[in-house]
Amino acid sequence: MSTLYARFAAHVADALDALAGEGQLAPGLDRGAVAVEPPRDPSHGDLATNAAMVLAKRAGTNPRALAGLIAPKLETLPEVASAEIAGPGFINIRLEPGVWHDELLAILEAGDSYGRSAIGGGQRVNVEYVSANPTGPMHMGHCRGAVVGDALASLLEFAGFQVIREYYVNDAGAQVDVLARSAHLRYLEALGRQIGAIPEGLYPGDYLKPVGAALAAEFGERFADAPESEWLDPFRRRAVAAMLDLIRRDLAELGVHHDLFASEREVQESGAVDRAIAVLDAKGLVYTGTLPPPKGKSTEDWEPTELLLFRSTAFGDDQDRPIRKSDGSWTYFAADTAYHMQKLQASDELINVWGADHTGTVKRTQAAVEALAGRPALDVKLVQMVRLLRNGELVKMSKRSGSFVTLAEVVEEVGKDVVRFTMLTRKNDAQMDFDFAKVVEASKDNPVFYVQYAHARVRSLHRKAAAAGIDTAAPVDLGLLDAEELALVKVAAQFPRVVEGAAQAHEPHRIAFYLGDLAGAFHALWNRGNDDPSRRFLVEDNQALTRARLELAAAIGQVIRVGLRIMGVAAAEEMQ
RNA sequence: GCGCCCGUAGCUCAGUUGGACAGAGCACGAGCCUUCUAAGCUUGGGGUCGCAGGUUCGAAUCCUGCCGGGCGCGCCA
Repeated sequence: MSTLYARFAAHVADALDALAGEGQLAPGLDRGAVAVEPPRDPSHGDLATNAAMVLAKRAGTNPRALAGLIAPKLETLPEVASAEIAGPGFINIRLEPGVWHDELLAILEAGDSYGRSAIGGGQRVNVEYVSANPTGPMHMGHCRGAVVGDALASLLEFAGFQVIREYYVNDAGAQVDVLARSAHLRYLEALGRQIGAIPEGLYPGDYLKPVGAALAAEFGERFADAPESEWLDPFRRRAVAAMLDLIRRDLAELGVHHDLFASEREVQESGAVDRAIAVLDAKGLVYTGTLPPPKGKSTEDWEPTELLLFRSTAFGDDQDRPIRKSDGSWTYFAADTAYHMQKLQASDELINVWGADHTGTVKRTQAAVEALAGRPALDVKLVQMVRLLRNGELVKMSKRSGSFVTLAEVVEEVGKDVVRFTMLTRKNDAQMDFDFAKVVEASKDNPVFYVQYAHARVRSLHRKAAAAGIDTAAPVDLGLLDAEELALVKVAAQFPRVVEGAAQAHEPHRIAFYLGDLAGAFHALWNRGNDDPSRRFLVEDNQALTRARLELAAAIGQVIRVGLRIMGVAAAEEMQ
């Protein structure tokens, strides 16, 4: 299915070919910059092309003169009502109403596939998101990345990419050892021993109690007084597995599901790190050297050390990065490099959705990927902090005391759909406030409500129509729709374009903003019926008009559903 | 000191990846409605797009330099 814009891009190309054939235009001009877009100002028509302005210089003429040649060609098309030259050389195209009637029908016919695109070309994209340390339940700090990553993955699928949704499990670092020790304490507790207060540095949360109980049931007294070296490994494995179950459950509540959970430990134990470093080494990007002392920090306890380094500066990083610690083990970065090489085996492009606290590691990781893949193949989306507010007051969270707000609590309080939509009402790199009161507010300034309300109105309309015995199988005369109603179709027809733009920019929030615009346009039309009953969607004494308007409403509802589906939000059948 | 991100209306933010006079919501001004097409409607004012240069037919958008804010900056993950 080609979009309206793609069709007209082809029409413009045909017109240029024709001119070249007639000798009026130099052949072989680079048309890369030629665009067909909806003008911002609706008074400029339905479509505009910059072809004349972009090509005039190379064609050895001026924009308006060239436009004067192109416009008549476009005007001969049956879909075109007029093609006018405007401003510096734009060609403004007005389309026949029939184009919009057809588009409306196309929406209804395509249904849940409306806006689906093939721009991905089946390219394989790996989207890695969440990847929270498996040391406890999900808290709100993880939420935004989870939603942005998941919506981005859905968006890319819808745009024709093959997507792998992946979670990197950091099960190899010091933190999971702390987890194992915390679990051991709970294990002792489950055996009936006095453990007192949880010592500083261990995880205090109650969620480890069931883990301790399970360990007690499995091992009895066997590891109660054993040295750590005997139980650390088995306890860690079981605790991590239990935490992953917890996390998976939390994510499921949010409607997030990953295809793959990749283990850092397995990456390390499989020898993948050696292989990755060998690849870099073969390219002359690995050497032993000493890093300069850290800038902007006290250098008192700084001692120069010879380390194995990756030449990430060759790819724009600020300094080269250590890949082997002085104790001989791999750094996190080395393992991460191996992990990205692993992802590259199954994917053409990589996207990581990270918290903003990882800002400093973006360049080195991109450098490693570029070195391995031979081209820049990693995009990193950094999601900024979300401040939790309750009626305008900041909700304080302290990791140390374990008093963080969990994802599950928030989902339970306001619902998954509200959480997901709200997380997409801001660009990923902009800071965001999440106010428990505001996100559930039933008012125009709450985009979640506003979009859902529009969809609910469409549904209630069709329920009423059915109750009134409107024959929805009867033929429809869309010619009965007036200019304002067609204007709404035009907004709906933007959707495929929005999908493609959002997919290419890796920006799922654009879907949310678009749906807000579409809902706004629909509500405005709806409100006309408040003071003029003849302009309502259901006009009792005019079945034909009602039929046409019902089709219009159905199309709007359809687009909203598709958009919401990409965001992972269920469309409301009714409010309350 | 260096790097990254950001700076758009009084506030919170969009801005289709360079397009035609810069947009929305809130707040403010003026009308209207008291309603299940309910959880308001219509309409108006308001911006040197941080500043200064540059590239371009054309810049909020790209480049350079400043100003201001945030984050990061040895072998932690």
